Amino acid sequence: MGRSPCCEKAHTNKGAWTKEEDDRLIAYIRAHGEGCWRSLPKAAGLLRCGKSCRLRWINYLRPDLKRGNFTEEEDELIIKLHSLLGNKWSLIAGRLPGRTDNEIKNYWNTHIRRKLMNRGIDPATHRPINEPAAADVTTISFATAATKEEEEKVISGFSIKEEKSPVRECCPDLNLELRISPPYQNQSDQPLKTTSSILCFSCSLGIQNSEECSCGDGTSSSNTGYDFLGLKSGVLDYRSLEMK
DNA sequence: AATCTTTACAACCGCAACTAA
DNA sequence: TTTAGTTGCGGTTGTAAAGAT
Repeated sequence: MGRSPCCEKAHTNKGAWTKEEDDRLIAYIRAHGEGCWRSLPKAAGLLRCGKSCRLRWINYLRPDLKRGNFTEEEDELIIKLHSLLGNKWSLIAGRLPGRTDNEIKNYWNTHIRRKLMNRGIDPATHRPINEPAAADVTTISFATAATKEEEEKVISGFSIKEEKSPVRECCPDLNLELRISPPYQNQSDQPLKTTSSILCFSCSLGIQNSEECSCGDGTSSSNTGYDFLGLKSGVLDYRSLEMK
């Protein structure tokens, strides 16, 4: 058995959207707003499934989309967010106004992955290629979050555990944990800040001039208490990681 | 000019999460 | 508490365009 399909596939168009379909969708959403995607196609006179309409609107037709090439700053922000959040494209997109999760995912797969490889960095782990697994890893664990809401709370409350050796839970082959670790850099010429400075989330992501900078002095390294991304001090505020 | 290969990205699919009855 | 319907997310695919041969 299984669940019924999300739409009547026999009577829906697939593939590229036509200008006329786009116009219909835009007109309908302008008039009625984003609402029930399930019923939207029929109401808008579109032979599309609701999911397809939603995707087309969110990824292509929404008026607030930025479009155009990614800037170098966006590149670096994506890399840093990915090192922190993994493939949580929607969360990453939430930090890049005008960009969609799909766009960022595509951009990651076509540009950034290669860019990191060229730098000798494994895009999956953000560690140097061929480097053995790290002995001490800081883990942000979502494993205890039963629901998405709880996961948000875990992010907000920053539930972190330090592992000297990874703990395998009941499903050893199913690793749902996000791991973060200090970004790769030449340790000899730029040692990590240890306990000598506090950085806000914006600064730790390298966007010191951001309005969200809350550490007072975006470029400061003179404050006290900090390490990568403000983990120890708790200065890093995941609550600013809004969902779309 | 023709063909093949690579790149970029829009769109689809399956599933998990959420919600309301 | 359960269940069915809906939404959102992430992985993957299809294909047009660009570049190489």
